[in-house]
Amino acid sequence: MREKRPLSNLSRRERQIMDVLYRDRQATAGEVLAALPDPPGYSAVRAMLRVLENKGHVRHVADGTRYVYQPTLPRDRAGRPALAGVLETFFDGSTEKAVAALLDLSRADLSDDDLNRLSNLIEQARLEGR
Amino acid sequence: MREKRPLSNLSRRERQIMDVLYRDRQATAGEVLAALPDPPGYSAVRAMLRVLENKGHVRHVADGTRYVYQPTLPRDRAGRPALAGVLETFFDGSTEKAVAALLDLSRADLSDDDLNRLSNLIEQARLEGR
DNA sequence: CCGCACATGCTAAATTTTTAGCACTAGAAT
DNA sequence: ATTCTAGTGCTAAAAATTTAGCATGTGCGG
Repeated sequence: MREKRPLSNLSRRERQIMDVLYRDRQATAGEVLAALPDPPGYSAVRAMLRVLENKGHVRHVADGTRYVYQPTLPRDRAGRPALAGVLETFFDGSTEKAVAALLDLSRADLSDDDLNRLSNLIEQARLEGR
Repeated sequence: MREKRPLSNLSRRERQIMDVLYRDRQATAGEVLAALPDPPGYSAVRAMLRVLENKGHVRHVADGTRYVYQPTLPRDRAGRPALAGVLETFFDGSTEKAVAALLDLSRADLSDDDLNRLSNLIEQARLEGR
């Protein structure tokens, strides 16, 4: 049962931190700390970031005197597999079930325009598919 | 940063095992083992299952002499939050972006009928939304 | 110039996760 | 009845994670 996707090999904290970095695109140690559930100490976060950097999941750029961290694997290339995983695990790989759940999640927030755009996406797929 | 979703508090192996259980609905220790990436020993899996059971994430029913494990939190109630998490983390909470990615993932496998069903889902949402 | 305030680097310890091994039980087959 | 197979329970050790603490460096205001 091979698992190339490296994200699934992360420990709990590592994953939480990566989630923050993907959500916010980038963050300093302090920002990560602030976004973390049951936040540990500040040094702990920095240590984790260093670990993640060694493993190659994260890189930092200096911003003045401090470090801003960001994921090495770009967001799009990480998001797809993540979505695919959920699809597999919870929705039998069925796009329809997943879309239904998505619509249900955000039904309240969807304007008519939003729905139109969604329809267009499907039309698009129809065209490209033939 | 509260995190009620208990799934995100799992360790690496625990998460992998829960994924298997959700994907296959239920499984014995041996089946879990077979489905696991870099499989550990058999006892290890049984031990993890016991841990998960103590934490309340899993329950077992006896099938003859052996145990069949299944998640306590039913699939639907686990799938939604998982999807919501990916949505938040990788797609800015944008349903549209997520649907686009989904379509892209499975474009090849989608028949015209499938696409029609998807359109219907959106129509449905339109109706219920007003 | 001195001392905060706020960063980082590093190391070692605490805790949690993960694993293997041994002891035991039930059922089937010879 | 005995042995073999296929399960389980439990415990303790190994490995990995997660954390805190101390040393250090830089910029800035007084």
